[in-house]
Amino acid sequence: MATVTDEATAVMTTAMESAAGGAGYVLDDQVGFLLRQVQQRHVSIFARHFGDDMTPMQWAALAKLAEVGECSQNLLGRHTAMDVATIKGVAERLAKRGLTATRPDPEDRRRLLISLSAEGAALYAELAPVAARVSEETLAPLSSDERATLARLLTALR
Amino acid sequence: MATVTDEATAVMTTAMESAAGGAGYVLDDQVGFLLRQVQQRHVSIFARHFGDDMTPMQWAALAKLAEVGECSQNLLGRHTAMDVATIKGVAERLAKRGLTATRPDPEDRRRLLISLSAEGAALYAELAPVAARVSEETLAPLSSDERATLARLLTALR
DNA sequence: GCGACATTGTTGGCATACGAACGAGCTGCG
DNA sequence: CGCAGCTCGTTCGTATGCCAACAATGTCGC
Repeated sequence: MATVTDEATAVMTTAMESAAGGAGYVLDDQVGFLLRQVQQRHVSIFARHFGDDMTPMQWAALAKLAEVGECSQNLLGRHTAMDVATIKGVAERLAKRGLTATRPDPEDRRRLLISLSAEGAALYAELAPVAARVSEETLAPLSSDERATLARLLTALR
Repeated sequence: MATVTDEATAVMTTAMESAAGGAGYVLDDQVGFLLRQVQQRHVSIFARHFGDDMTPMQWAALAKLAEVGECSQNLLGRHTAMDVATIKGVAERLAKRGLTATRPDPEDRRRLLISLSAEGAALYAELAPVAARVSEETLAPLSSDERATLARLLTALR
């Protein structure tokens, strides 16, 4: 990097940048841009291991259902950090494939209860190790310490 | 947290988990899930500062054009980590708003050259400080050291 | 110079994502 | 009890995000 008081070109560049209001704004250094790229790589690793029949969103819903058991569509959405409109589509596609069963909540007629079917539970058991490998491969470039640090920092930004 | 050799319950849980093949798979601890949540928070901060008229993707394209000057649609896509199909839609919407100008490349008739219009350049200059604030607010929970560490780790996973 | 191969842009299709608006049901407070 | 206000699910519209297939164009090797 050039010091501010370097030579003509450097000074001019600096002047132009502050005049443009852009100062040091470089897209590639922004957190949002980095996050998106890491996310892209992760999704691509996921797709390679899971194939086209299971998306990250569908897997998240399946895994959360296995974790918490039967729950309302809305709550499942909150558990998996999905919008109400998004969880609806995901739940629909899982149900269409027979991986989940739905029934109205007898206690609250607004609610739609969702649970894993036998096929869904079996598929979860089968794919959980694959999911673990996806996380592992995503984090492969990092040491054990670095992985822990990353988890801590990301959790703080959640 | 309980040690592996704790008491009956802990041992049983461990046994059940490995029997189910799920071992310690907890959705909330997976990198992919954390990344998605951080990304969500970032996009939400972005939207609050930029309003509905500018999306993160459109901003990325605008900022990259300001950085590198006129370039082909394809190259712009690579610069901004967007699929060919995605950059097409983004470029289309920017052009419709008069923020960019397009012309065929006289050297290569396959290429479509894209550049910032005067309005686009003005808007970039106006919004660059806002974008900086978005990054700042996203990283607000972290110290200066932590931010640098995060950038390093994310770059390694890119 | 010509044919195999690569690059660029376009299109169609599917799956997120999310805001907004809506109808139906629940709950608490006066 | 009654109703204001909340929650739950649905739908619509827009914007990603990516794959696969395709046509037009370039390039490189022989």
